[in-house]
Amino acid sequence: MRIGELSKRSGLSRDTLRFYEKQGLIQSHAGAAATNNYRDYPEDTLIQLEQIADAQAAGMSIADLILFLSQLEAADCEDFDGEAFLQARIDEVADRVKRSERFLDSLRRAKLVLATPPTEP
Amino acid sequence: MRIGELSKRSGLSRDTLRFYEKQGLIQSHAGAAATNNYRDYPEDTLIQLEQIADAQAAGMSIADLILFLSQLEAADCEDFDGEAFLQARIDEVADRVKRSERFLDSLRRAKLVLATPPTEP
DNA sequence: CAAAACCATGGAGTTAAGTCAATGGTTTTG
DNA sequence: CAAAACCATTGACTTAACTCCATGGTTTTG
Repeated sequence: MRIGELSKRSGLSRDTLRFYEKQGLIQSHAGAAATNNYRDYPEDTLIQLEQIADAQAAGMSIADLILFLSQLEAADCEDFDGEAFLQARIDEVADRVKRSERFLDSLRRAKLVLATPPTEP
Repeated sequence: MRIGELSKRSGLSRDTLRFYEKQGLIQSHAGAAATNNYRDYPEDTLIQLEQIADAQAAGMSIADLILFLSQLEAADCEDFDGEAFLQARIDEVADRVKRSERFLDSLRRAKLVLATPPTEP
């Protein structure tokens, strides 16, 4: 599909999609028409974009995401301890989840307080 | 306590602490000595900083945090629907937690794949 | 077929959350 | 008491992740 459709279906702007592609997070190939230089994005780019959104929500930077992706396909890299890298991210994200849940609790408590009518003395 | 101690005990840089104070996230008062203009931070600033860290981990911006804090103490604001605001943040954070956990799973799967020796054909 | 809608590229601009450096004053310490 | 360590203030700088703009070409549509 072309970038406009991808943008509409993913909810991300064209600029963001181009930015992601420049960073290497998604890929496209030249379209069928020889008259233009429009790019074509495969259907499953949408799934990848969802995964990227998950990773971002988990606090990963794009740079880390790229490292992570490279781990997924090339498990035979000499000069890089993939397991250690992954374990570090796992610890980070687990901590973030714990903190987020703590914060979620305080949000819920705050809402309760707000919803409770003030006590008459 | 003075800023140096707060920095050491919180793990945040002085600059970050001053930045937070300028934003209104933490407060200090003038110290006892009349000879200088050193500021004094109450003991429970450390707790507040932990809560701030939780909120940041949950993806809240400092601007939102300030709004949230204002909700906690002033529940009688006319021109602002605090409950709606809180509910929106709750939804946001809950979604982020869900995404983070999904991502955490894929990290763990990736690590498993990496740890598993390649199959002999 | 012309206007509207779409596409690519390049580069500048924006925002949030810090971080750094310079200056000058104050305390602590060996 | 002098050097080292600490403090405040100001303003410039950095980084990540977009976002906007200008230009110029291509498709779609009424």
